[in-house]
Amino acid sequence: MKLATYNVNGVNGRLEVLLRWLDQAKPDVVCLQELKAPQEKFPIKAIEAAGYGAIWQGQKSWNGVAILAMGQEPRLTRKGLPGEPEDEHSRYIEAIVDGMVGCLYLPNGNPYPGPKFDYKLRWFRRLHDYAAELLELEEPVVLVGDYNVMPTELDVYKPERWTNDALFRVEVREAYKKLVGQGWTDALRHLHPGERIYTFWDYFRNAFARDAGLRIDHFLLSSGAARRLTKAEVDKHVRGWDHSSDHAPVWIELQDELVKKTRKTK
DNA sequence: ATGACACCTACGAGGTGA
Repeated sequence: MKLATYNVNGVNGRLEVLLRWLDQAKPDVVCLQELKAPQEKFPIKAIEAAGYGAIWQGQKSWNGVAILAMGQEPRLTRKGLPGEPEDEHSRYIEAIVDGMVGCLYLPNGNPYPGPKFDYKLRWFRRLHDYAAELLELEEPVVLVGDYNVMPTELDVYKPERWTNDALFRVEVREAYKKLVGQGWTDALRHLHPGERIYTFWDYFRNAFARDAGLRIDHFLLSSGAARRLTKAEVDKHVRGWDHSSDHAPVWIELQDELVKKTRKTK
C-alpha cells in the first residue's frame, strides 16, 4: 500500500497540480492538509473522477484536512483531537483504510513567543495523549501529516537561523521527541539515517533552487505498521512544477500483510 | 529587512496566515 501526505496550501487553487500528481504517483491513500476551503467547497467531484473516495473536515480560509482512498470510501473514525472542545480549527481527521490512518496539521505556532505558540504546545500535548491511546489498538496505526517541526538540525538547511522560530524551538523539538518516544517510528528518518531530506521549501528567496528546505512532513508508524515499511520518499520534483504548493508530496510503501504472511509460511 | 502565495472581502487592494 502506498500512503502519501501532501500539504496542498489551498485545495482548489492547487487542484490541477494535485490531480496531475495523483495521476502520476497513484497513491492508494492520501492525507491532505491546508485545504483552505469550507466543507461545501471541497472539490469532491474532481477527486471522485480521479478514482478516489474521500472524507474531509473543511474550514473557511484556513486549515482543513482530508483523507483520500483509491477505489473506496475511507471509514471515518474521528474528526478533531480530544482535550479542548472549544478548539474549532480543522486539523485532525482519522479513518480506517487498511489499518488506522490519522491525518494531522499541527499548528505553525509563529510568532514565538505568544498565544499561537502556546496553542501549538497545547495541541502537541493533546496529540501526545491521544497518540498513546492509538498505540493500545491491535491494528497498525499511522499518524501522518504536517507536524510543523524539524526534529533535528539535520532537518534544516541552516539550523542557527531557526532557533527562535516556532518550527524549531527547543520546546517543540522536545514535544516531538517525546511523542516519538512512545514507540513510534519516523519512517523517513528510519529508512534514511543521516541523509538530508526536505519536504518543504519557502516560496521566497529562491529557496527551492537553493535547496534551502525543511523536513516538517512526517509519518509516524506504530510497531505493527513499521514492520511493514519498505520505502519512504519525497516527490521533490512536484515542488518544481508551476503553481506548486510550498510542500512536496511525501509517501511510504507498506508491504501487504498478506504477502508477508505468505512469505513466512514458505 | 526583504520576499511568495492563497485565502478573505468585495471590486481594488489590503489584511492575515505562516
